Amino acid sequence: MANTKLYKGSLVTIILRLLNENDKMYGYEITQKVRQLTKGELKITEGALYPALHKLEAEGLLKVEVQKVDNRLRKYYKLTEKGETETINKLKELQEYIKNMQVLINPKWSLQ
Amino acid sequence: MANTKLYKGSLVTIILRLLNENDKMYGYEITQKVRQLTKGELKITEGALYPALHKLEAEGLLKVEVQKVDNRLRKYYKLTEKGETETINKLKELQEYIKNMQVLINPKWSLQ
DNA sequence: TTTAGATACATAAGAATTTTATGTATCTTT
DNA sequence: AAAGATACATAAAATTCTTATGTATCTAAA
Repeated sequence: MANTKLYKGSLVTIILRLLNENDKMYGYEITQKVRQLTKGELKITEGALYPALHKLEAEGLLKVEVQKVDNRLRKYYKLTEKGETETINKLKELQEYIKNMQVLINPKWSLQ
Repeated sequence: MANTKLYKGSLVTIILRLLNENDKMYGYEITQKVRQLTKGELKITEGALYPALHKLEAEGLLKVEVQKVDNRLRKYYKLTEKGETETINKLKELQEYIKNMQVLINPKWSLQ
C-alpha cells in the first residue's frame, strides 16, 4: 500500500490533524482519506497505521468507540483533550520543520 | 547535538542539496552550516551524519578528497554525476512531500 | 600551563518508525 | 464462485536516527 515513502514522525501528525478536522474516523477511513487528499501520491500502510493508533490511544491522545456497521467492526477514534493539545504542538513542529527545510534547500534565499 | 528531531529521509536530502550548492564540504562544516542556516533550530548529530556520508559514498553519489589542514584531517565530499541526478530527484520528492503534507494539514483548502 | 572548548573524524548500542508480509473475516460485484 | 473492497490485526525486517563514547589536534582562557 506504499508509494512515496513517509518521512519519520509525520504519520502521527497526519492522524492527529485528520481527527482534529473530522471529529471521529476509523482506521480504514484514514487510509482512504489520505489517498484521496493526495490524489494517490501518499499511501498509509496498515502496518504503520494500526500500531500508531494503538500507541496514541495508550498515550491517552485518542479514545476509541467500537461500532458494528453491516456486520463488520469499526473502531472510531476521537481526540482526547490531551490529543487536541498535542495536535497543536505537532502542527507547529511540522510547520517549523518545513520552514527549516526550505531554508536548507534554498540557502541563497536565506542570505537575502 | 540534537534539538528538533529530524524527519526520516530528510538528512540525505539536506546533505545532497548543500553539496549541490557549495561544491565541496566536509562533515563538520555541514553540521555548522545547518546550525547557522536554521539559526540553531536544527542540529545534525555526528552519529547520523558520518554514517550517512559513508553510505552515500558507497552508493557512488559522493566522492571524497582528504586534506590536512592545521595538522588535522578533513574529508571533503563532492557530488558525483550520479549524485547530481539524485539530488534533483530528492529535491523533487521533498517538494512533493511538503505539498502533500500541506494538503493533509489543511484539508479544507484542498476542497476549494 | 593546564584545562576547557572548538574542530574533526569515527563507531556501536539502542530506540523509534516504517515497510513488507501475512492473517482473519465480511460484504459486494463480476 | 471468485475477486476485490472493506476492516481489523500482528510480526519480522529494514531504515534511520539519537545517545553515548572514543581518538586526536588546535586555541583560548584561567
